[in-house]
Amino acid sequence: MSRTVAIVDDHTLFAQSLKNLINTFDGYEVSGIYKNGRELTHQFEANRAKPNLVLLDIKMPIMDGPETMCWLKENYPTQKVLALSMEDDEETITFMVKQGCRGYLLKDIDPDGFKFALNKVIEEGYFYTDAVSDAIKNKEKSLSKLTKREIEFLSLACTEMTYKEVASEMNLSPKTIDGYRESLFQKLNVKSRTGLVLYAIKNRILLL
Amino acid sequence: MSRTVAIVDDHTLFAQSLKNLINTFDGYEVSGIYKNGRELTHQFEANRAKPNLVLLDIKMPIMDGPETMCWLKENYPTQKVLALSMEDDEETITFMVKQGCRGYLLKDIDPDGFKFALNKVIEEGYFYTDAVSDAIKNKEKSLSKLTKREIEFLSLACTEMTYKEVASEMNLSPKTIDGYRESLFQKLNVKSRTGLVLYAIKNRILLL
DNA sequence: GTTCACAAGGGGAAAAATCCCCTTTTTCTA
DNA sequence: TAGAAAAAGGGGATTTTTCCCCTTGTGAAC
Repeated sequence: MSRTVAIVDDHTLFAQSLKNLINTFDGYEVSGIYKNGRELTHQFEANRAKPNLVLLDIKMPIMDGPETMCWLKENYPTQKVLALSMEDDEETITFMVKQGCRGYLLKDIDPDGFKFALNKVIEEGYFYTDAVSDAIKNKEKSLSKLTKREIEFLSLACTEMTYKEVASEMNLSPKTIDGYRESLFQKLNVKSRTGLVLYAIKNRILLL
Repeated sequence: MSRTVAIVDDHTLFAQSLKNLINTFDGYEVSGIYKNGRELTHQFEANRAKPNLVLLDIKMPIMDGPETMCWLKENYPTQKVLALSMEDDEETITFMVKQGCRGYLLKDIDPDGFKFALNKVIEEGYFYTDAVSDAIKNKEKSLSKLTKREIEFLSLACTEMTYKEVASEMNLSPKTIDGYRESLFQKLNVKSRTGLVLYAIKNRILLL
């Protein structure tokens, strides 16, 4: 009785190659390859047999990993999902885990480690590498030192609005905006508005 | 007589899976898998047999695609190289092509198209998808309206240096810096330094 | 030869950002 | 309960950025 695995990844070369690899694992069989979350949800809605495990890529132009994860949490909350990503993007890892993703793998894992992770998730329910666990901790740390209002200010500071305009947008005095600016400068160890923008982008607080 | 292919990619799961795929192609054989450009250059320097083709991933922490391409251009200019990337990053595509890369594939290519590309590069010397050709044209267009000095200024403007410090760095008068600032504001349709930073990052003139 | 773009630069002023010194009130935590 | 943090704000000064008006010199294209 094979364990079935569905692959959701728009990078066809990788998906097809991965299918070949998984089919060499004893007891595993790839039941389907889908280019995006949309194709997967269509399969689920057609009442086709559910796979034991969904391998879900994060970045896809149409219905990406996080979006698909939300749908699965709402419609098939017991479906086991293992995320695959190129990089340890803290923002996304944290989000996926909160949506019930059972594991998060980086694509630098070797085939043996990969097979081990598949077994873990199917048999025990969860598998996280140390790198991913660390990313979760770092993410919670990096934003936790900023208050809600500070984050709101930071988002607006990363636009071409003058601080006076930002004050108006937030219904505050320019002096308050100056207070937030100073607070962020100290917390983030920057010394200019440009520094704020660069920090926000580097730390994915601002997405472009 | 098999055509040999070397795979350079730090994403082990992908590299191993790709090796399995290529080994199913008649007339092809993977002669080696290397985690980064450094490992590849070591093989070349040890006078091992050169592969017919190098499949080179772009993003690697140690001696990445572009850096490896420079080394190959200088030391083995006739070595055929095919780049593999997740995305059509114009900056990198243009650079790689200038360094003599024979083709640039996105990882969303299917295995048949992939095999076709391998044949093209080995037999005819070159292979580019339409998407990649377009990226090359767009890249030349986006930077072409900026002068060399303006680009230099823009890079420094995207730091926390004051314009006075930038002027000093470029051995110019602050008035000249102001001239460049004004010129970029007009060309890029922005109205502040923040706008410059955001433009540079959105258009990948600045890489973070 | 003429025109335009690029490179480099000037005087001067206004607007925006940064800095330095604070304040009060409310909420949360140890 | 005391203290710290968060939220909101003030007066005032300095620095930096932006803006407005220009300049000269060089090289390339027509």
